[in-house]
Amino acid sequence: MKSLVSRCPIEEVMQLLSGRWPTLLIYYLKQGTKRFSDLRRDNPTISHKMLSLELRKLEDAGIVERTEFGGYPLRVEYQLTPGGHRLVPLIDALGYWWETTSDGGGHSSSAGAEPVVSNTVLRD
Amino acid sequence: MKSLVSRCPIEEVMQLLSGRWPTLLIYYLKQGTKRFSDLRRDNPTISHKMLSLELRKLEDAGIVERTEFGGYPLRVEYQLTPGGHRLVPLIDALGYWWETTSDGGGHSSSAGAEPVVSNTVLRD
DNA sequence: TCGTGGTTACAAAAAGGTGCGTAATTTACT
DNA sequence: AGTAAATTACGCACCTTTTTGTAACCACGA
Repeated sequence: MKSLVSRCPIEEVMQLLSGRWPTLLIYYLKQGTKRFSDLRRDNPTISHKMLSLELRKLEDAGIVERTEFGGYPLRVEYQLTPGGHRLVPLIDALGYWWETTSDGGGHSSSAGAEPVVSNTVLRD
Repeated sequence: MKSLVSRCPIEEVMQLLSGRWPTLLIYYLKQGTKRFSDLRRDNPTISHKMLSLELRKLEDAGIVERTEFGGYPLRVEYQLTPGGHRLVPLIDALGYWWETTSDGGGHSSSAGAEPVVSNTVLRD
């Protein structure tokens, strides 16, 4: 076990949602029920392993529900839980925030307060 | 430029907010202007390297404004930009979502989603 | 043999920590 | 007086830890 104490909930959520995949998977999952291979098609750059890893993480967190149908070839379906659905608008809001705040290209906005030095040295 | 064009804004935000520190720093910064050493005190486990790295990332993203005062010992102050302030309630909402959906912290009220294992051991 | 969902072992890459150096000025000690 | 140390916010180099990718394997029925 790595860490045991839950400091603030924000840390917890971010630990869950951090990385490229969690929000992306939620994004695709909000479209409805998806199978493993569907999600791979939706997002071709995720590796097999990552997908099953992330899916399990979301499942453990109660965001995604996994339904396994018997038989072969094995069939498994994933869908958002009610809790997962409640999360969607929050994630969307973040996306909207991004669009409206730092839009497109550079944002310089020299605020011009009292301090002496210039604000930012630009980098790559 | 390092990354390709912006796919969906959600990916962008998450790339920015992913990790332990960004949201934490925003959390502390919403209390007002902070200096480098203040933030280190607020969060003793962050290394000075990480702090300056994350701070610069947030600055580049337009969330944090860095104000450098001349003189020695050098003094630098950090504060949220208006955009950064707009981000705060969204992050709070995520925290609230976590509290109300999954009880990780040791609250009561089993949500009744799955057979509970032992409540002491939780896997990452 | 293929196709599905998943796991494991190993390798690569990314993230993160430690410690040293730097600046200009004040304070501390000799 | 003169030297040494501390201060603040970093950058850089080096090293460890964590995460992610690759590839192969398993199950089994068509």
